[in-house]
Amino acid sequence: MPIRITLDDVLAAKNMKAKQVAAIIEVSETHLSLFRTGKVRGVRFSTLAKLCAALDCQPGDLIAYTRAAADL
Amino acid sequence: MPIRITLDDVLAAKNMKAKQVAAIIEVSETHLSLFRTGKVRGVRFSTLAKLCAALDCQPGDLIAYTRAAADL
DNA sequence: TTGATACTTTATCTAAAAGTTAAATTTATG
DNA sequence: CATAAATTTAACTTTTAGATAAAGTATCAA
Repeated sequence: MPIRITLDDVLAAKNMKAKQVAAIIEVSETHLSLFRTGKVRGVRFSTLAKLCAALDCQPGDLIAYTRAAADL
Repeated sequence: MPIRITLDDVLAAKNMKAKQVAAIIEVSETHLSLFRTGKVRGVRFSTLAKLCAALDCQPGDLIAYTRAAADL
């Protein structure tokens, strides 16, 4: 799938644990885990905004697009 | 709301009409209009991917986060 | 003024999925 | 080993993306 979640990179860079972030933004650890590992098919902007706020980053830092080989 | 849709900037830069893009990615003009003008509360990654593919851009080019004044 | 093109808006509807809770499991890591 | 962090599955509720339809606004050129 061409959309990759790069949240883990930001967590690593900021030295934060997923658990912390889940607590801060008030999203279940379960869901954050699913999100982080690319197992959800979309986001609500409210959630995205909370992530950006908590991690002081932009949506582009969390979500990347990679052209599928077929589309090159 | 802290998430802003900046798709229009990309359209302008690429000299594309919303209508064209809607046709290319097979999303209704109605929905694309709602999306462009910030009237939806989320996106499916499948849609985001199609937009990125059609416009040859990254999610970060389409969605921006602005810290709310209260959060500064 | 008329007609074509682009875009918006409102409303109704359905299918999809975000996000929850709970509970068990699996990694780390000290 | 022990324990904290992360993952996975499953059952469930609630939200809403995105579709369709239909009427409306704006612009521009003939």
